Amino acid sequence: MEPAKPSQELLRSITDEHVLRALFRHRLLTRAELSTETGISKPTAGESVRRLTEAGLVVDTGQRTPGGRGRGRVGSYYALAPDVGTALAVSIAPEGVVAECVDAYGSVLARADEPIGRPARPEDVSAALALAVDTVTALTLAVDVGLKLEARPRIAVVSAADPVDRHSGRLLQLPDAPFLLGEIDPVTVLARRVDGPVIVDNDVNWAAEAERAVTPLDDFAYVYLDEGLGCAIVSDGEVRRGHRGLAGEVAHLITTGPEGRAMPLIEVFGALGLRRPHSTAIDVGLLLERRPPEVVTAVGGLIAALTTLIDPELVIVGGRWGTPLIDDLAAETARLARPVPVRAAAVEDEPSFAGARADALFRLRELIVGR
Amino acid sequence: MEPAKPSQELLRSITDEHVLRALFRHRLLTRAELSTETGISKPTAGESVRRLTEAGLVVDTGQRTPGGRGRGRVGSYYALAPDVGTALAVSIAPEGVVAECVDAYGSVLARADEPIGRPARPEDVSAALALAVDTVTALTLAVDVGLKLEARPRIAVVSAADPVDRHSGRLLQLPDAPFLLGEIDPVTVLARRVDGPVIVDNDVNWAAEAERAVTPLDDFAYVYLDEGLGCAIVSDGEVRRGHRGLAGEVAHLITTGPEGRAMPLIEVFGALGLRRPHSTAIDVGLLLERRPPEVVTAVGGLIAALTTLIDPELVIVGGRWGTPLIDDLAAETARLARPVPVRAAAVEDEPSFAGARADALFRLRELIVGR
DNA sequence: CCTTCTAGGCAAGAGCCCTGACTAGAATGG
DNA sequence: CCATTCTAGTCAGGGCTCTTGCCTAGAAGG
Repeated sequence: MEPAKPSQELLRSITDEHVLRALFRHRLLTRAELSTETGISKPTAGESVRRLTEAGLVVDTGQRTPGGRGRGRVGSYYALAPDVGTALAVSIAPEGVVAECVDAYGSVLARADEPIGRPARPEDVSAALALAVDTVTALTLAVDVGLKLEARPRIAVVSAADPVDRHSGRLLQLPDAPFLLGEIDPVTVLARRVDGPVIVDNDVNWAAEAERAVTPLDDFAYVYLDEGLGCAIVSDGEVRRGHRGLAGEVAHLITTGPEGRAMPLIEVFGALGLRRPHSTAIDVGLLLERRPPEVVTAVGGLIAALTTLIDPELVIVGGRWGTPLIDDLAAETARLARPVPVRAAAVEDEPSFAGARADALFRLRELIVGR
Repeated sequence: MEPAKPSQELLRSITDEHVLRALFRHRLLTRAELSTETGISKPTAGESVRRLTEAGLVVDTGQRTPGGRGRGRVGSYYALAPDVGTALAVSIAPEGVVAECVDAYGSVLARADEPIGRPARPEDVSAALALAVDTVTALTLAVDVGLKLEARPRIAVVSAADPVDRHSGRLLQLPDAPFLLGEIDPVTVLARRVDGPVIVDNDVNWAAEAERAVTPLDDFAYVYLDEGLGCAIVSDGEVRRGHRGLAGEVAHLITTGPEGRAMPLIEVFGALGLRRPHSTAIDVGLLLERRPPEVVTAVGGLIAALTTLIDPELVIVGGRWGTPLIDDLAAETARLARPVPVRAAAVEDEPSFAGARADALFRLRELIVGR
């Protein structure tokens, strides 16, 4: 809205940004290729490379254009300097912690999987988190023995399978809702291990982010039905998290329960005996065995509420029991006063981790271009 | 995200935009004042004025700095050219149509009120709309007898007291929901009367827009309780309208009805005999007379759904029966599993019209600066 | 060995913005 | 009444950035 001050320096920074983004995409480019790729003239692109090299963001790799590719003069390939840094993507789930380190090109440099025993105690989760991150950081250093000045990632993006407070990054227990990991605080665990911001959000929000990358829709909802209940809202092309980051924490939504009684969604599972003993989690195995129609009706109430309140173009369903019940849910929503298309999630492979990884990459690049 | 191509022309356009925006704010400025106001150097500001005058966007008003204000040389006051155009703001409600014409400074040039008889038939509404717009356009011409080349406004923003399809701008009847104006099509009525885009949206969304201008919150919900039921959602600082523009059309939301039965919100009013005979509207007078606790419970269910799905920092309540019941609603929401503050609307004077007018002004300015 | 072709550099030129000095012109004040 | 003071606006100079067009270096092809 408010445009920046007009100045020559603004032009220069835009040029440099174009050059850096072209290198994000193509990894290795000559000055001539940079010029055609960005649409900037050759002398200007060359000058930008000189500036960026001086600033330490870009290096001459020493590689030359291979003879095979034409007759002309050989060109020098430039690339991002190794010390532009890396980003960390982390997933924390009851099964375990996964951490990956990605570079500014989007390549995964290293990965660490750290299982957690059942039941997951909060201190076990925090320990696994610390261990996974330390492991992946060490592996990254081993992969790249170059003169990396700073071993720590410049940013971390964390996906957690529980409600997350948007401002503190802490995991929150909501009354009576499933709470799988406990009151852990990823920001504190990672502060010493990351040289920059630590972003934490709910796994369902990240899964929706991953879905958004492959779905051209601006407005959809992502309903996640697993041990926990969750939902993410994409509106006007962005995941909307709400004030505290608790948008889509739907355990308490009033819906139609057994015998037409109004009750919170989570209590439907209690009334049907589908919650795991001594736990707030839903018993997925039992639910899939019985497939009670009351559950479909109750989720239909959730989808109806989504339709009336946020008007999605599509409802995407994921999770270990959501996907198998997709046809029942589609039939149920077709009967609603305002029907809405329902479809299974397109991203099946670690969806929330994929979303967190994509965001980590995006944020790392923003840091590098200096926004 | 994607920055523009770096070019000298970009700088120039940014300079011109700064100059125009300074004139939006201050109406009458000398070149020297423009320089200090925008932070741009005197020669550059002067050059921009020269360009904009040439382009016909800015004129030398002929007025000179008054002698009283200092000793120095007199300066020339510049202003926007009269033919930068005007914007139209329109409100369509069962009581009648209101239209105002505003200029780029935000001054109201003319206003027309056109009542509609009860019950409002769609053709009466369309006729009143046309008449109000024609009246306000004629009045605008009468106010400013200068050489205005184009009498028609460059943009119209319409508030309608019914659900609006986001893409077509048509009013939509949702099953069983209150429908006050009928299937009218403001875009078609205004197309010949406006020399540019016609934006139509629900009145509650515009009221939320007005509230957003005076409330510093990024995430809130606006619940409107009147003859119709509506709600608007502000998330990350913007009103979110959903795919078809039907976000917040809550008549069918499942809530707790009489005797704890799950039922759509609108049916609660039917069950309690609070709907007007031969109409889909709620009988506000009767409701305020009886103040049944079941209504408070039912709206509590709506607020609970808002809290779980979009996590607002605050719920703002407006409308002819929402405001009087604010204390009951606050007490009800305090008992929820996730309590949320509730407050009456701050903008009381024609809130939806104020929001539409502000948006009309904003869009007119964007047209002028050429975005 | 000459031709062909491409990466990169150089030179010239145009445009935009800035600083600092200058001019025009009105009010102030002795 | 005239010198002083003060301000709006312009001018000159300079620094940058971007672009086009031309030139050079250097490798492959024939």
